[in-house]
Amino acid sequence: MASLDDVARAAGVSTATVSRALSGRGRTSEATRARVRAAADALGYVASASASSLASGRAENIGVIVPLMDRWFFATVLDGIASRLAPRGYDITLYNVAADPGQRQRLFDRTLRRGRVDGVIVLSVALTDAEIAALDALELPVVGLGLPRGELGGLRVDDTAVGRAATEHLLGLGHRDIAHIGQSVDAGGPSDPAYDVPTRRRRGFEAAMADAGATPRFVPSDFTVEGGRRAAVALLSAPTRPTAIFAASDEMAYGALTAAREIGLRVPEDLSVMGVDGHDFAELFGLTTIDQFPHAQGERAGEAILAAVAGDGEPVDTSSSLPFALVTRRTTAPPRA
Amino acid sequence: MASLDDVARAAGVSTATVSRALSGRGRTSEATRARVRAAADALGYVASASASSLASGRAENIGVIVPLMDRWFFATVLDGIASRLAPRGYDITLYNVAADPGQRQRLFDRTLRRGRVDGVIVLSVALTDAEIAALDALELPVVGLGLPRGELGGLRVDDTAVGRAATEHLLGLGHRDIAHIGQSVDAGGPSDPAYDVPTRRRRGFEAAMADAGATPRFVPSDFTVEGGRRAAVALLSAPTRPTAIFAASDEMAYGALTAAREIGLRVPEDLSVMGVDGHDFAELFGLTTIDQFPHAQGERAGEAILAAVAGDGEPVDTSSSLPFALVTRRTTAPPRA
DNA sequence: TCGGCTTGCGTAAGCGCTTACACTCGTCTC
DNA sequence: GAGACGAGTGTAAGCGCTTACGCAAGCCGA
Repeated sequence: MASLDDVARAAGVSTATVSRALSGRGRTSEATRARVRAAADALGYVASASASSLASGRAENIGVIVPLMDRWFFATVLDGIASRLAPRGYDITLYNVAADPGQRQRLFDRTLRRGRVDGVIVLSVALTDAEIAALDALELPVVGLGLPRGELGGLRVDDTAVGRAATEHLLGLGHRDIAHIGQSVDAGGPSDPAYDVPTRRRRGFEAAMADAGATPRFVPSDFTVEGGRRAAVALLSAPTRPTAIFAASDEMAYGALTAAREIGLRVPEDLSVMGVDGHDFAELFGLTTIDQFPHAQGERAGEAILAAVAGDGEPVDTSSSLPFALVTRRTTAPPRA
Repeated sequence: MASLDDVARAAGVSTATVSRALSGRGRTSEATRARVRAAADALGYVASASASSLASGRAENIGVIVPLMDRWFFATVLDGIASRLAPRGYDITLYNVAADPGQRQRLFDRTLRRGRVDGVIVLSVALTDAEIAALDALELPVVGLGLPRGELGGLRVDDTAVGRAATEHLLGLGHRDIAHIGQSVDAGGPSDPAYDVPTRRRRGFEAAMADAGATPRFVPSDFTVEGGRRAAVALLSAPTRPTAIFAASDEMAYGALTAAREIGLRVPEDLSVMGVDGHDFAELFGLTTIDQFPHAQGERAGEAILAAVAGDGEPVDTSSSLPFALVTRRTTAPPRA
């Protein structure tokens, strides 16, 4: 492995000049820069990350804290983040918030403090007070995305508006008896209802229903296909069943579609179903949904953390909400007369 | 941030002893170790990753090269890897093989050579000769998983056996006219048919059909739901349609199920469908599949790279194949008489 | 013509660890 | 009782970069 000294010798300059020429920090003449680059290329020189990081304090690496790595939504967001970070030379190291509390504590108390990252992106994790304090103590830029508490700020969709938009779509079709499948408040973790995504979707639903003078129905469920199926089965087996179901995620909506098929209801003739997310399969299943552009969310988060890391200490702009859009497909229609 | 010196001073020993006491390398008396630990805890000391890595040459970090981060299969494997690495204190940095050739080259020529990782796991990427050479030149342990070429070795399922098992399940039910939806050989990238996963599945299919004296049908498609749907539509619209479809992935099988529904065929009465993977939704849809336990694959890959990194240069055992299992559900049944 | 600026580069002091080597003691062994 | 040995610790030399500071040279305006 060629070192800085090798390059310096080959180019006939000092190591300081090589460092400056290659990194672009400080001044070097055009001619020197070219000579150094040529020498570096000839030797196949690549700077050691640890040496560079030790000397400069910059790691060129962003930590991403995710719950549940194997969920489509997070994987997609991650892809969006990577698409912004990689071209800028930043690596991504992935921290999975483990179920095991010991490992979880270790992440915040040790791993993150090793100085390996220049900034942290936190995805949808319900952090405890202690964890938020630990993150603060890092004195690193932090960008949250869809966090269920307000402390860290961060990017977010106007989830209440999402819930309202979905509900108004169904109301606009003429539905009055609409059920919402979502996550119950305080379901695990120290969430704040004012920020928690499922709670806000539900609030939007309830507000829209109230405005329309309709009575909201709600069934709690976890954010999985199977959870959505079970919740929908419960709803659809009841004596009076709703004419429409608004599920808080596309995956839950798939479960509802499955439940409808099992019970023998036709969608959308007998039942309208819609979800939220913009999941890969939604188009195929013809699912009406609120797309929240998770890939773009990841891109935004990536840009935000880069700005914060490069930045002059200016906090990340978290004021404007992330976009969403109603995508009308085949699973929603007016109720039967 | 407390440094080694601070701890040494607090514990009344030299920095060397602190380093030894905390890392467990070299000898220290029980009493000293306790004293050092106490001092370190009191100061909230955590060793700097870059300093430690620079001095020792160990990064405690594994690079994972993935194509298509947002595919369920890879996300699940990644989760499996993380579940093994995190408890051992290893971080994971994620390298997405970008579509852009410039960035792709940069990954192998620069990023990976910065000395940030102790080992590399490569997931299902069709590497070029140059990339394989670059990986070799790193002189780091490499563990492949499902690689479409033989050069790097690595873990793999006996995909031919998978194809055979799936086909024999359908043959055993009495099907003779079975179509396979898979990826055509050489579909993008320098793959070797002898190692390429889709090709091997197809070979297993053809071999089983030949053994049964049946005529195989094959339709190429990419590994997506939509691709599977299109391929199935083509098959099912033909004058004589197969009685069973064996799709090379669960996602393609979902597409086939959708196609059947669109065309008005009942599954499994009019058409049997099966896939491969063990996808999250398979159980819900009642899809018969060959589960290949992707999470466990990730765990194996994680263990293998840890062994290789810790190891005495012994190559990773790649001889035994990874397990798979037929999971019979509701989408396969005997053909109608 | 001269002081002051800018530009380009070298010198050298770290950054915060790890570890080879040396040293001091007890403990054994014969 | 002397020599050998191992256990526990300290000393100090790096690991391979970055960058503050200093210096020389060229340039400018007054």
